Amino acid sequence: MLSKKTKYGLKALTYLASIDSKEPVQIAEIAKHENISQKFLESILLTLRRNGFLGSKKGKGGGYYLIKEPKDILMTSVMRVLEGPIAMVPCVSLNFYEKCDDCPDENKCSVNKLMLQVRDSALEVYRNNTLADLIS
Amino acid sequence: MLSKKTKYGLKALTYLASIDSKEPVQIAEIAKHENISQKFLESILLTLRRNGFLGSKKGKGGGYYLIKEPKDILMTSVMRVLEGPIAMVPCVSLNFYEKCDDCPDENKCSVNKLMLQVRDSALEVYRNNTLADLIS
DNA sequence: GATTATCCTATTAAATCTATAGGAATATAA
DNA sequence: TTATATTCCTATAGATTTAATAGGATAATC
Repeated sequence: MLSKKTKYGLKALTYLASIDSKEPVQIAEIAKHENISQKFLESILLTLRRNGFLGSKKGKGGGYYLIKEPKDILMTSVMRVLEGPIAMVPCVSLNFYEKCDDCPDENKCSVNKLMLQVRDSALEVYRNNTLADLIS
Repeated sequence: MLSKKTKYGLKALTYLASIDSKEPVQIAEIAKHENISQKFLESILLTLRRNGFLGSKKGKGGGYYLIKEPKDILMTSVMRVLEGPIAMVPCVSLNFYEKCDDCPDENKCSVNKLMLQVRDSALEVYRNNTLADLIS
């Protein structure tokens, strides 16, 4: 299940990309347009800023804006920041690898075998989609 | 993140398939071999039985056994029973579709657009894997 | 200096997942 | 027919994660 954090974060990014303005957009405006709790969205935009996706400006006329071009924002990086590892189990994760303590041999593990394929197929999708591709 | 329920369920199914015996296998044996809490596994095997994957026998010499051939057990159905919908959002789910109440138009929704691709790619993996394929 | 907006941490509330408890039902075998 | 072994079943406790809120600090504008 996709978390609301990720869902809202994606929607906010998409909104900013679709507006295509150099002026900062206020949290309130995004929240209203996308039907998101403003306070919740605030914390999401904060992590997007801290991770290099957004810039911000305080005070009157302030708000958030995209730092990069939508076509340069890959879904792999967005998903990793918002949702966490793309792999469904740590033992097949590229960026967050961890050994299962209950599993004696990964190479013989059916879960590992299956989830490796699922990870690769998801990665392919995320690598083939930039923020620009999601705007219709 | 894959739930432990799914992980353990998959491991149990794999174990039964690899043993390839007509005799029922006891919960305790599976739990021990796969390092799973026996009581937790018990409830998982129960749902696998109720969903037509396993048969069972009570009393001495009892236990669980596969009802179908491993090559006839598709991961799509296993995943749906253990993990739930394959789609990450209900609005792209084939078997558990639900409209998002916050989204005015699915066709213009970036989340929908992305998750549709993710669902399809995951489905392809699950459709291409039977229980037999996961045994090495 | 007043106002507007982001910044930041902490906390609560809700939901979900993991695991356990404890006995009922049933099959086998002595 | 009694003892034993095993699954069956429901309820619930405990742990973790997610979602949302609160409330003030900081900074920019007018």
